[in-house]
Amino acid sequence: MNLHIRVFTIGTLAKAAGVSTPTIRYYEEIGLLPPAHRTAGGQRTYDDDDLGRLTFIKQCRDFGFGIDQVRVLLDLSISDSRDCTETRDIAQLHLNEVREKLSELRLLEQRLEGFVSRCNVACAGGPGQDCVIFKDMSAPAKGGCCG
Amino acid sequence: MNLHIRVFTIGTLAKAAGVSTPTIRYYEEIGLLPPAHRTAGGQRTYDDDDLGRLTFIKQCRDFGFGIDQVRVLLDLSISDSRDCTETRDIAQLHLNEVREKLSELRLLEQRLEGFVSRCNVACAGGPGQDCVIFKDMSAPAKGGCCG
DNA sequence: CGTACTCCTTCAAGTAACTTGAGGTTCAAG
DNA sequence: CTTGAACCTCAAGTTACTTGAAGGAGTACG
Repeated sequence: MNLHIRVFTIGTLAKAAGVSTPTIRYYEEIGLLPPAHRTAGGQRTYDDDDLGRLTFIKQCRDFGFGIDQVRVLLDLSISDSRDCTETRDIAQLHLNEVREKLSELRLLEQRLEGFVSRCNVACAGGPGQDCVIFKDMSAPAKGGCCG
Repeated sequence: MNLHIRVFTIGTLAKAAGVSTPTIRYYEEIGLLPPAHRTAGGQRTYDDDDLGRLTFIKQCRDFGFGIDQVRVLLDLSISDSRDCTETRDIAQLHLNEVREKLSELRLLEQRLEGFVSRCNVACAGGPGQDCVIFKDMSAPAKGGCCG
């Protein structure tokens, strides 16, 4: 089998994981990644383990988990003593947040849609200050939306 | 008729418009609100015009418009020489962004939903490192999602 | 061995839209 | 005149990075 060890510079690691090089340095700085090994000249080097960890972080971020949640997920993903319900609970919590955001955005979409089409029908091309959008915007949403 | 002039302190204005007092000072600092009149002692005072302008800003922000968009909308809302299609275009642009965000979030919701229910079925209570969520998370989304 | 070129280094500041905190002043009531 | 709430300014914190300046390291070519 092919057990050759890959060594990455920060740039190649960045490409492999799909993040930017400053982001990698930033993750090191805040402790998401361990301090990198260095060449004699002081440049960072990485191996496949680092790539694995970084890829995991990237996935979590893409799923919308915050940095602090990623920290916990990283711990959980290498722990054999902690319970997997913790992981599920974090995912559930995040799912709830996503759903709240979704319903806010759905309401927003409807209202903006209404603004645009009413403007097209009622006042497009007219004087700026008379636009129906300004009147529409003064009417508060039923059910509340937005932060 | 009742033409009594209302005068607000920053705190009462904040309550009336539904924003915080530091936010009002911040809006003044960045030029969204004109420099407030002051008492002899240096405290800010406001009138109904200020309340109107601040309320308008607040509405725009609630609709998710960015500060720079609010600047333009403020201009448009008091302009008689500019065309109302500008307003509609800003709303349309924002609507497009909302829709993009919506489709990202819908995909995210589905995937997170899947994570949680699969964990409940397959591994809830098991060792942290074996959670199916970690395996699921490694599978990239079809169609792409997230930033 | 020089030199050209890319990639790397650190450190500081910028981004959005505010919030929080420290330390001190003004106002209204009693 | 004193108390206490509300106000003032200025600086720093928040999130998750990005951008920029000034200079060093690594590699390929002649």
